[in-house]
Amino acid sequence: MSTSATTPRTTREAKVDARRDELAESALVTLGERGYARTSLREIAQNSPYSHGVVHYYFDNKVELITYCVRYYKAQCATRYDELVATSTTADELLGRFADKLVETLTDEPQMHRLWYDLRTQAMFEESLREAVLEIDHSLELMIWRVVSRFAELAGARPALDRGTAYALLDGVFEKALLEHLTGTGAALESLRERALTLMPSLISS
Amino acid sequence: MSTSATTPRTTREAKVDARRDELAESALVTLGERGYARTSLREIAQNSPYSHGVVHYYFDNKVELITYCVRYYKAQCATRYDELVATSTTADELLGRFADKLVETLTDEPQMHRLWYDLRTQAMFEESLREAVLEIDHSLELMIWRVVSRFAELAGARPALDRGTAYALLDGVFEKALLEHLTGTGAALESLRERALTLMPSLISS
DNA sequence: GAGAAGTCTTGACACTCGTCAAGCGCCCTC
DNA sequence: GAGGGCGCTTGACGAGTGTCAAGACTTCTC
Repeated sequence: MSTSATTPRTTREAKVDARRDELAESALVTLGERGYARTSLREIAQNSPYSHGVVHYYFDNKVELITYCVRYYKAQCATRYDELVATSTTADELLGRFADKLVETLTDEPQMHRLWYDLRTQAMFEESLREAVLEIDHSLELMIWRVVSRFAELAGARPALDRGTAYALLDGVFEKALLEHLTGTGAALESLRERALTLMPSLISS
Repeated sequence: MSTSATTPRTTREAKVDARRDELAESALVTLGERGYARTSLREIAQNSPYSHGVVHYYFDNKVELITYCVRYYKAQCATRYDELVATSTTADELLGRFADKLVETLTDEPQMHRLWYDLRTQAMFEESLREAVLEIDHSLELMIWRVVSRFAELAGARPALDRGTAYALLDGVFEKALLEHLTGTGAALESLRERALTLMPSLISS
């Protein structure tokens, strides 16, 4: 009874969620290429197996789609450094692997990162984006804080700064590296690595 | 001869430049309110004493107008801290006045700052914006560096980081404060002040 | 004061956008 | 195997965009 009633409903809902995720992935590709403002729903659909009308079948409007994308994107990246935090056994190892990972994600996913900075900036203008953006920004801050506090722990020290400041500093360094990387400065990758290596120790004390 | 030939030409050119500046100022107001993507030429004209066609009389296209605005904006802000650098006589005075000035500009001109972050992010997508944006970003880096190196000098120390890193760190702190300020967190101003006060000393050593 | 140059307005163009209604075809169900 | 709902496509709509040509108004020149 309950199975025959709930199972088809849940599978249908699961199918809908799968389509939404599929569209979100197509949307993220397009958004990463063109940016938030220049991306149209038709362009998103063109990068998907479907036509432009399908977007309004799965999402009420554009903002809802973008919001869904932001949250979908968060699931991919807000745990990026967790494995490294969990398995590093010395402060030096954590530091080196963190710096390497920073460079790796800058190399592999520059479009996703510029999209993130784009969305965060648009949230300063468009209130409809704020809730989702602030939510993911907060989760990124927590992610960075897990790295910093574990680094301090392994070094037998304690963080010298609060959580927000630590995030602001590392985010500033990463954003600058991204800008340099995308606008041609060849040394952006190595520069990011070195800056991370010198900055992290100054975030902890005694 | 030469005067009767050059004087009217130069005054005409000066008049044209004045109009371009006038339009740039109207454009900056609109851009600060709506952001780069959502600002149309008609909207810019509506915030000016002229009609929408006049834009194409003084600028070839939209990108040229925006580029002109960016450079015009730079002249206003890239020397923001210079007076303070020139007249402070102790490291503590410089530090305090710098932190106050950061808070002041965040309070008085949040729209100009979010516009700047918007344009810099758009430059990651649109190549036509890059030259002007990178130029002003570089001048901002030099401005920050003047503060940091003078601060080190007054403290009888030397900067502990390179120019680019120092800019990245302070920029990250300021951008976070701007986001918090615009999205409602009430403590953004005091938080920025405190972070600046604690960060600056860690940028210099021995 | 007539003519020319410069300045600005108006109206239109081709285009793109988000949105939505109408309808087609598929698959599941009885 | 007929009926019906679900998934998707197609085509259209009104609004808004950058751009530009044509002309009116102003200002300067001889």
